[in-house]
Amino acid sequence: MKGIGLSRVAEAAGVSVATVSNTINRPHLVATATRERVLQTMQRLDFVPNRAAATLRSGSNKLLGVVVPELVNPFYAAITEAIAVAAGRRGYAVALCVSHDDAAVELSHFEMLAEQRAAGAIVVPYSASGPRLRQLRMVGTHLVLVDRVVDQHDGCAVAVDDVAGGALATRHLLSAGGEGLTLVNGPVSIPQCRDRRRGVLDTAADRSAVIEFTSPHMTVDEGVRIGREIADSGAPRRVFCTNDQLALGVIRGLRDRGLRTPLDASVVGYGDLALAVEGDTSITTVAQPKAALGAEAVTKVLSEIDEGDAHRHSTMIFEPHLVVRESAPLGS
Amino acid sequence: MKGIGLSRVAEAAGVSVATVSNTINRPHLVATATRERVLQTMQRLDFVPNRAAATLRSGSNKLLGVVVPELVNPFYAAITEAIAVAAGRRGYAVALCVSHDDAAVELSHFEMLAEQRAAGAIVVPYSASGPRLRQLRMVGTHLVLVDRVVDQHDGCAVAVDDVAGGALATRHLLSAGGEGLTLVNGPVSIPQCRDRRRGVLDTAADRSAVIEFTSPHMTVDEGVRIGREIADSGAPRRVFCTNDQLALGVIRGLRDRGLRTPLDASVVGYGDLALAVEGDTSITTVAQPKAALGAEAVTKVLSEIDEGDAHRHSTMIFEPHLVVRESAPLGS
DNA sequence: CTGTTAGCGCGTTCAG
DNA sequence: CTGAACGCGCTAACAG
Repeated sequence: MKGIGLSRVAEAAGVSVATVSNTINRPHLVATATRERVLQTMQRLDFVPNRAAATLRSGSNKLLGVVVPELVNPFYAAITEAIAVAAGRRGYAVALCVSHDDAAVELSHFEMLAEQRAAGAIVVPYSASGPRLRQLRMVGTHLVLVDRVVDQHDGCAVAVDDVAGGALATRHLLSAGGEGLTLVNGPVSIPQCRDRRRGVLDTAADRSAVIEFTSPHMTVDEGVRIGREIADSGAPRRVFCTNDQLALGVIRGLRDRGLRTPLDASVVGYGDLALAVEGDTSITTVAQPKAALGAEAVTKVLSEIDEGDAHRHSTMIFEPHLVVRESAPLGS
Repeated sequence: MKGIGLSRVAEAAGVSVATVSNTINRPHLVATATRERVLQTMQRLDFVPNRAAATLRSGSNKLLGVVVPELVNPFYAAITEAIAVAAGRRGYAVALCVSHDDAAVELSHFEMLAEQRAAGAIVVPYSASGPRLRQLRMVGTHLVLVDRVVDQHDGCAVAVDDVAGGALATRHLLSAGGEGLTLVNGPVSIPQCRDRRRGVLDTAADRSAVIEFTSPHMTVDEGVRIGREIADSGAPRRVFCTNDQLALGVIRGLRDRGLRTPLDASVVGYGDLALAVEGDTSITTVAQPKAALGAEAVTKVLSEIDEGDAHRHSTMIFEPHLVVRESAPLGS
């Protein structure tokens, strides 16, 4: 559709294609005067380098894959945005893949990334995808896992310390004295839920004083249901929910039964989701450094790409922190 | 890094490269027996087609660019997710670009997409980007605009009818009789704000009974501030906010002054953001078909790509609908 | 510092 | 229906 590209420019500028290629990729190898002239010629001819050709020739694509379960979950949206920004800044394109935690879809995404010869991929893996990850590696794609750990993986990873997060919430809720605590959790088959629970149990002085509710979906609706149950059952009014959606729901459920937060109950959430937290009664929550997670993931893939074989894999664990707001003020 | 690809497979299967290429791209041109054999050989050799080569050769990349202002805004996250899913299903990769409404960043994204020879791009354009869009077109990238209209654009677009949305909210708030209405809006320099406002003014029987508040940022915090002002100033207690964040804030601000929603006031938001809407008092809001928007955008680019010159541009306007919840029940 | 040259892996003519 | 050959636009040696 466009001219012949490089050679066209070379001709018009009175230099060779190599010189044009160099002014693009290794400017320091070109005399300033020549470089200037070539640059102007490129402008004048509306020259647009063809990345596909470069990729084919060089064997590596300036492309990073990002595989997330969903984007409507603000947690993943924030991480993805951070990745996109960091990658863009470093000259990499980002191929977005939404897996919906569906193994088949995830697989097709991996195939796609392999065909594109993506230089790297940052993935929030679906439970069962361990073996699949190797296929990607085989075409030279470097991998960084986010937030979920896969047993068979021996590469780089970034995550947050969920045990510490659970402990943080627990200490806060128990800081006013007393022992009772209600834990509203998702299925323990989810590592995050398991870890946050462990943080709670390890921190509570008396484990038997921890009443647990488990919900399969971790949605607001489930939270409402459980909130009512808490009120009806007389479970402790200090409640820790393993995500903000549940916390939001619990506060409503409690209110449905006439219990006001934070007057009659204290509720701590997890995630620091902007909108969840800014509701009618703002919620105290365990915040995760989402942007840092994404940025670090990019740093890790790129360094793995650049360093080549001299690379040592590493896992970076971020510490969460507590954000105290209305739903569970200090010493409540 | 891998073998020679196509030719390797051809050799191993005892056919020519053309036959292998055909079994991939035009299966019907290959004898069933041959095809079967080739397919198996590809499996056996772990053959991964090289998209870069195909792109270079064919001149077009099975890649769609998506340029959005941000992902932490659930509205864009939802649209982006829908686009990613629809594109993936049709065999296209999605290049994610987050512009933060920064002209320079946006431009660099366009350049990147041009270099990749993206077949199409779906963009939520930054105000000033009209002229820039042409550069992309020049390398054959088809464009569809989402949600924001750009004057100089003569291509496909998808959007929602914001005037209708404003009217919807207004009619609901006034359905119980009475004339007064408070409008909490963002800057009218934003087309959406302008349109929603128009919907209000065109619908209210008496324009002078519409009290307006304007905030530059449309955030929860701004909503809180304005909510207090409304209470203090004695403005009408039927409030329409042009997004859910503002509505959330207004409800809090009102409450800070002792006004309870929906007992003492009615509040309608805009956007139907999941988390915003599920707070302590769920909010009545104008919902936009976000997923449909994204899906339709993909349909439009792809048909533009496929139909080639025989394509007629079109704009699809979706109708929003009202979701009635607690903050403004029927006849309040 | 600049020019020459040889493919990267694949799609697509054309003959057979 | 299949096979042989050419070149897409560019990078990476190597010479000069």
